Amino acid sequence: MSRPRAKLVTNFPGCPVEATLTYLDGKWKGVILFHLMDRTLRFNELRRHLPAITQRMLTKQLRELEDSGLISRTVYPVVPPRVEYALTPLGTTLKPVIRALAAWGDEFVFCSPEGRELRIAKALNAPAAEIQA
Amino acid sequence: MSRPRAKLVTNFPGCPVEATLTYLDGKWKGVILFHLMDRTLRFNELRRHLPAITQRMLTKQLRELEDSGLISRTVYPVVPPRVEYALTPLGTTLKPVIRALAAWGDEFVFCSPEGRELRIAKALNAPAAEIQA
DNA sequence: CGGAATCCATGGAGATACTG
DNA sequence: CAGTATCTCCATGGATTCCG
Repeated sequence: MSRPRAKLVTNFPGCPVEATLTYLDGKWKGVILFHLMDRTLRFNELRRHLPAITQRMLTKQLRELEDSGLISRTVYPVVPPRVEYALTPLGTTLKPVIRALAAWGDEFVFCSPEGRELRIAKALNAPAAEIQA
Repeated sequence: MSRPRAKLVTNFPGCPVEATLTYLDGKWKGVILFHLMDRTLRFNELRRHLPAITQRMLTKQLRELEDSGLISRTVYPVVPPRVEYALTPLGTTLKPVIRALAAWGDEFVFCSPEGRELRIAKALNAPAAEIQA
């Protein structure tokens, strides 16, 4: 009797871009996968990487990623409990995608120092000609 | 008196992956950008590419992409109206990201023929060893 | 043709409390 | 430590109508 498997539904059958984004749905999953690219992480380690997420949401996102087959969940029968999350082989195939996302954010987006507002990097508000090249 | 500019807010300051995903927020924007990669498209041309989207949502997503500086909106003062959407120079910098998303979806996801349910391609449900390589 | 305006239902997500 | 279980609320997005 396992948990019912979540169904992922697309609005645009046949669109590979949307298919991928459906698996990264929400804004949390991408970040979770990003941190799992480096190494296996425990539940509370992930929480520390995602300061704003609630326990409930983290659990939910992890379950969905697990259902999708992108991450694995390993429970060690010890006290206190120890649960580790890691990329599955399928999950590792996403690395180039995650890296592409990270690279673009790194290059073009910055965050107002004190706040959380995102802005396009100054360099790209320059006249089009400079960028077109 | 221009429309107020939408503020993009992040939950994880300093995370480039989430920054990028914030700009692709929702599942529609990625698809819109994907289609604009090839060529400029008019409003109703985009609708035809996105059969499931409502007029209201398409307008909203296009406005947000415009606010982000990723696409441009050109109104031709003719009757009947003609409005064209295209990638800006900044938008074109997203092409590698969109291509990475499309490539992964192409390789690993398929859609049940009649429905809209997404599944991982059979090949990847195979034993890990086969994929790890 | 390409929207804007309005109304409304749904569920995504926060806060809080409890547990093996 | 790593989760459930409720309750609640508000934003997201659908349907419909009207407009330059």
